[in-house]
Order: sequence, then structure tokens, then C-alpha cells
Amino acid sequence: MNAPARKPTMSRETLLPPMMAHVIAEGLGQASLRPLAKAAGTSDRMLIYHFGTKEQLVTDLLAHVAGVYAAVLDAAIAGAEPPATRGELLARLLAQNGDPAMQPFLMLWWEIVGGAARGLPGFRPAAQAMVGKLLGWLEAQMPPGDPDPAGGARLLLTVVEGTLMLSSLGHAETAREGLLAGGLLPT
Amino acid sequence: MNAPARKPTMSRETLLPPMMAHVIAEGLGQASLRPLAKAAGTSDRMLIYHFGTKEQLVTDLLAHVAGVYAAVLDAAIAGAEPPATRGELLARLLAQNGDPAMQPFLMLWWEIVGGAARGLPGFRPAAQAMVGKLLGWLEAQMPPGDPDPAGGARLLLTVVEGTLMLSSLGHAETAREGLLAGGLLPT
DNA sequence: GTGACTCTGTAGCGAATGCTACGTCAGCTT
DNA sequence: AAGCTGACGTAGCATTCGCTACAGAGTCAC
Repeated sequence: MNAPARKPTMSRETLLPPMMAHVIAEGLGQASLRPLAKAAGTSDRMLIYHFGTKEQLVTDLLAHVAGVYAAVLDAAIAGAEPPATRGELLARLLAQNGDPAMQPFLMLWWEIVGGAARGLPGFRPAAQAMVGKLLGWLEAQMPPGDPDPAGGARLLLTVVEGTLMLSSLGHAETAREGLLAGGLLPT
Repeated sequence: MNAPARKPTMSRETLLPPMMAHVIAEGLGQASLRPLAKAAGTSDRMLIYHFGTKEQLVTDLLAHVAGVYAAVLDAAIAGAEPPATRGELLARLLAQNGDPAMQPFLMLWWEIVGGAARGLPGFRPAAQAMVGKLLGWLEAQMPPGDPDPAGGARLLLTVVEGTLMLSSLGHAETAREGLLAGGLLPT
């Protein structure tokens, strides 16, 4: 009655997406081999076979996360008309990142930042890739005619990251009040 | 020849400082009972005896970290003359936090933020206590005659946190350029 | 066929995890 | 003196950790 058990032939590429979904949902701290394998529909034995080491698995997984993040930004830049002012761009950014759907990714982001700060293998390259990508995206999205797109993008990057951190702690309103007081957000 | 082995009678209060030193040095992720006990000069058995549960231990430990942080801020506010401008205050903050001696605490901070974002028990109260304390400290340190001390403090808080995050990833210069472009830092 | 190679399942290793059972010993009260 | 209590050590439990040894099944070249 049952099919003759086809051969899926798992590879690193097919294993990474479900594992990424797992770490986004459960966190990197709880990412041990057996739960990861279960999420990917395989066994811990197979994960070691494909990646060699858990450390290499985490490195590859973080690189994959950075790649997906870059792809999301690339997709977002395609169908977007440029904002008129820096404030409008900032408001757009905060609206996107304040979306509750973004929260699981933000939880993962803080673990990546912490790992990068501690120098854990694979964390810093992934974090720098994502920050670098976001910075480039911001430069490309700066309002036309902006007097200093490079500096403005760096300002927005700093302000957005600070706001996201405070938002993760339940201080989103505090950050918003600060940005309004600083004239960075349109009223 | 040797003294008759005095009885130190460990309590929660005497155990917390060496454990805090341990988590600052090694991180919360590696904070299991036996290493923590070794750092405090006792055994895992005694940690459970005093705190009841590891979860309660972590909660108490984070509260203790928040208390020490608040005490440090209180000490810093005592012998400080007020800055002349917001930019000067911001420069002072970034100089303090850019100190390499602060880096181990920053590593711990990202773990606390991550735990708070995930809702781990004890993390969010500790993180909110520290952010709230820093915000109050900033309000008290705002330049005299500032038109909007409350809003300005919130702006500086957001900007400082964003800068610290980027600094932890090796993007300190990026944040600095942004703050200069935004006129928030004096040239 | 026969061997070589790739992929995968089962079983298990030694270490570390949080926590408990049990006993000891000092100091107190009665 | 007898008993109680709080502080501590020793030993161990069940579970999970990353990882390995070994065997089986499928495919391909010869």
C-alpha cells in the first residue's frame, strides 16, 4: 500500500531551510543536533555526515540566514518607490520591523549579535554580512537629492538598530519619543 | 598551625558577586550549575540549596547584575559636572562605553536582550531595569537649559544603544559617521 | 558478478546537564 | 542529655549532549 520509500537524497541546501525555521522559532541556544535533525526530517547522524561538525553546521546555518536576509532586502528594493524624506524612510523602516511577524527573526538577531560579540565561530561574519547588506540597502533607498546619502544611511542604520533593541525590551514607545524629539521622525 | 577551618556560611548575597563575575567572563549560555558553583567556591548542591532552582538562580543573578549596573550609574552621576551640549554628553557616553573594559559587560548585555526578547524568566525585568535606570540617568545628565530633556534623553538612549550594537559587530566607525552626519556628535 | 562508493539507520559511547537521596556535623533549645 | 534544625559533602539518578562504530541498501564501473 505504501510507496516504496523514495530517496530524497538530502543535501546541505535542502537541510538548511527547515533548520533555519527551527532556530528562528526556538532560538540558537536550544539548537542541539537531535531537535534540528527532527525539524529537518532526518537524524543527528545525518547532520554530522553532511556538515562534519556542529560548529560547521552552525556556521553554514548562519551564512544561510544572512543570505535569506539579503534576498529579502533585494526583493523589497525592487518594487519600492523612493521616499521623499529621511523621516519618511525611517518611518517606513520602523513600520516594517515593528511588524509582529518580524519578532521571531529579531529574537534570533540578538543571539547572533551576542555570539558575534563573543567571537563565536561563524557569528561575526553572518552579522557583518547582514548589517552591511542593510547599510547598502539604506544607501540605495535614500531620498533622491539627499545632501549626504552615505552619512544619512549610517545615521538611519544606527537609529533603527537602537530602536529595534528598545522595542525588543518593550520600550518601543521610548525610542519613538526620542526620534520625534530629535526631528528624525515626521510628526 | 592552620586555623580551625572557619565557617563562611554562604548566603545568596555572598554567592552572587562571584557568579556575576563568572557570567560576565564566560557568558550566560555556558552558565551551568557546576562551573557557577566552582566560581563561587561551593558546589552545585549548595546552589540548589540556596536558590531552589536554576531558573530562580538566574533570575536572582540577573537582578543582581541590574542592581550593580544601577549602582555604577549612581556613582558616575555623583562626581560629574553637567555637559554643555547634547553632543558633548553623547561623546562622553560613547567614550565610556567604548572602553575595552566595558566589552565583557556588553557581551552579557546582548544575551540579556536576547533572553528578554524570547521572554525567558527574569531576563525582561532585568533588562528593563537597566534601560530604565540608564534613561533616568540620561535625563539627570542632560545639559542645563536643554529645551526638551525628556525627549533628548530618549533620543540619546536610542542612539547610544544602536551605536553599541554596531560597535559589538566591528561597525563602530559606521555608527560614528552616521552620528556626525546627523549633527548629533560635535566634530 | 564483484568490488567500490554513497547514503542512511541503529546503537551506543563518554561527558555534562539539573536535581535528589542520604548522611554528617555543629549549634541551638528544652 | 536529648532532640531539632540549618548548613554542607558525597554519590548518584535520568536525561541530553556531540559524536562514532558498524552494518545495510542502493548505484555504478568493470
